[in-house]
Amino acid sequence: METRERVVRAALRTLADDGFAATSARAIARRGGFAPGVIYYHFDDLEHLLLAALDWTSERRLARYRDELAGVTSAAELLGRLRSLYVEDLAGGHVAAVQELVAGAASSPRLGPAIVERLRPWLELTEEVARGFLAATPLEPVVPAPSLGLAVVAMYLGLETLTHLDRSRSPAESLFASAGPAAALFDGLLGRGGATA
Amino acid sequence: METRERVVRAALRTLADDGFAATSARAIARRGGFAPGVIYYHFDDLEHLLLAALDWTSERRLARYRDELAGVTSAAELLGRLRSLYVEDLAGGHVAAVQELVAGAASSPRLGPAIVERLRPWLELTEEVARGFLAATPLEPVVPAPSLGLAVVAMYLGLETLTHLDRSRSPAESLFASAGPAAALFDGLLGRGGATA
Amino acid sequence: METRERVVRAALRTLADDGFAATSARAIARRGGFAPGVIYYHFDDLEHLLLAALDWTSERRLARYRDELAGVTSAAELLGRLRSLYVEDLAGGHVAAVQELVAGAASSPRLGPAIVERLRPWLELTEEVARGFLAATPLEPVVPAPSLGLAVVAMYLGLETLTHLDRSRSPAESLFASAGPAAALFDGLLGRGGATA
Amino acid sequence: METRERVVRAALRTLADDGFAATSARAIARRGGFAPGVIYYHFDDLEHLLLAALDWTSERRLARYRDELAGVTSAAELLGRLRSLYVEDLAGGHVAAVQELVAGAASSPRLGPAIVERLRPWLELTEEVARGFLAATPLEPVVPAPSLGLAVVAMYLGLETLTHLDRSRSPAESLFASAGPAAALFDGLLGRGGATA
DNA sequence: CATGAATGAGCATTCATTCAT
DNA sequence: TATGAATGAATGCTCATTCAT
Repeated sequence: METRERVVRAALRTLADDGFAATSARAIARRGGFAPGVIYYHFDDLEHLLLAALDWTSERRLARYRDELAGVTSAAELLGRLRSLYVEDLAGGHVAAVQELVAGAASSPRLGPAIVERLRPWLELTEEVARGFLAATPLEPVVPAPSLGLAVVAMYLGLETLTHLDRSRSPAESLFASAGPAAALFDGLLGRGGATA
Repeated sequence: METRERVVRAALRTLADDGFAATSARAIARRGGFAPGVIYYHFDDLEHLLLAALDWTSERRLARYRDELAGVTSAAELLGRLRSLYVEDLAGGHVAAVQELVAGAASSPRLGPAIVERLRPWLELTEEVARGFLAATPLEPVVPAPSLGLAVVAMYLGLETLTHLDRSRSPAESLFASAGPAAALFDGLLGRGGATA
Repeated sequence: METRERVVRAALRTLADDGFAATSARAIARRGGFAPGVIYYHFDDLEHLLLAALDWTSERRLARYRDELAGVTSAAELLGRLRSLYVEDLAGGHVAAVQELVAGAASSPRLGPAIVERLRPWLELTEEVARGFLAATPLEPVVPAPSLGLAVVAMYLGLETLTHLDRSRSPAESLFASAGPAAALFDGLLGRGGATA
Repeated sequence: METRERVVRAALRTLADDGFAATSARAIARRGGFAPGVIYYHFDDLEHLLLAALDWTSERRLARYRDELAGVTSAAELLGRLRSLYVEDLAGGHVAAVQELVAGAASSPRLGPAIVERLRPWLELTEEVARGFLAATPLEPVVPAPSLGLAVVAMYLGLETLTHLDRSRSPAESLFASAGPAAALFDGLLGRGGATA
């Protein structure tokens, strides 16, 4: 029962495992163990299913990110928490699915704007965290939080694109690793202590 | 004459205008005004054509970037030059084609690694510029140039992805606009003057 | 209904009427009055369809041959029965389809061995009949039944090849006609009577 | 120079090595190291080239067979000579090319009859040898030489078809091997001695 | 004589989607 | 609700052949 959710999860798994190009109605149905027609009973379209799938995983991850990032003040701690959230993302296949969808949708005139809209809450979260970080800082008047948020989200997307282009590398990991000293410097200059999670 | 180049240009134009998913052999041929078979006379494969197209535009743009960025010392000047290079990119459709290709190739096991390889010179250029900028700076020991280069390239790719998702916005423009003051601050702190281009 | 069988029969008819080279998915679909996609709904591949078609007709004909040839003792009777079986084959188009398939598959590395395997029961039947005929005969120690079986099957295939090369002639008919006296001589020498069917 | 012959030999080599289905104009040109257009300069058609190739190899082999088989009287000797001719055929790739052509042509309405015509000299040779063998034999009135010739040629073609279906086996070899005792018996009954070649 | 670029029709196959059951 | 058979258009690609050079 709750077939609709089974369909959504099958779509996500197909995106993550086989890639956007291979996420056909039949492929999703095969993976989920249901008939292709089921998709069209619950969704108007393959596109609508994909957007529903994006909503489904995005909401869950967003809530988790909000929880984990609330009240973080030091850069070092922020870095640590982001790192473990990223590990969760990888393990759950969430990033993979989202990246495939975002990349694949760049070609689709209808899908694109709908996805951008669904990215907005992430931009807002990032902006909010950025604002908290810049507050009471000499950088505050000079770095607008919305721009910093946008830059960070863009970097994250780009990093995922690079990861998927060549699955043997993991550029994100190396970035996390080398960002440690910079975060410590930042905290030191501003007198913000903070234990890494 | 020089049909091979006509094919390459038709492929780039199709990528830029119609997106990766719509860049079929027939679509390229239609746009270029030649028979689909021509593609297979000059290239083994559609993949080989796409890679050749990427090479073609990438080499030209890379040379232009190297020229323009050589000897730039101040952040403000760098920002200005990048901004006008980006305007050129947009006008020529180069970014559009490259972004579609990079995003679309994420699903293709053969195309992905080949594209990553072609991205390497860009990473090297970015890293080199980053190294020049960090030199003789308190950030030098704390921010590894390769990581900064990677972060910048990833951000650029991600920004393009967002741009292509919703063609009506132009997030990159707003980033350029708001980065001005930060660049001026950077230059001021380090005593680097530099006229904006 | 029973679309799968409709597809198989359309494939056999196309093989028999148009030849192996013209037996494309589209040609089969056209002849059967269904969309080409139907083939791929019921079969993985064109090759799988062709093998299924070979199985289908081969099983039916083999059963018929076994029935008709059981208990035949005299050469004259054997000859008569083979002759009427052959007339059935011709009328049903079975030989035509099989011959086209066998000849055409000689070029296909995957199809070839699969077809050889499906020829094996025919070799066994022929060998068995040959063994029955040689038994209690001066030829028995000197003519190995497997070799005789192979020679007969090969001759049959070759005769069909010749037939299909030039559809206006029918070499098999003339062979049947002229084999009568030899069969009678064989029976006479061995004291085997037998009414021709 | 003598380009025409180079084309013919390239066609034969392509037939023998790659099979009928893969013997395209481009494949022949590639193998022969000339431009595809050359074929159409020297021949009207691909079909005409293939027939010319068949003529070329067939004439040479036929002359060789006539030479070798002239004056042979004993079955044992005939068997021995055929066997070594067959080894030559295999080594030169002649059988392979001919078999591919014969099998492939079964599908072509124009090629078929033309090939049958080119098979006629072989039928005549076989018939002639058969006649010599039956002469002054109790079988003479009962086995018509043309039919025997046809049966032998058909068997040879069929054997080659089987060989090409599954290249790992060699049914012809085993037939030659087991035919020895029968030939000896035949010679013994008729008082024909004959040293095996 | 020979080239090699170009054509357009044809190939096997996969797709999103519909619909009678 | 769900099924699974069927459709028809689109895909990448190969072919025999032509023809200007």
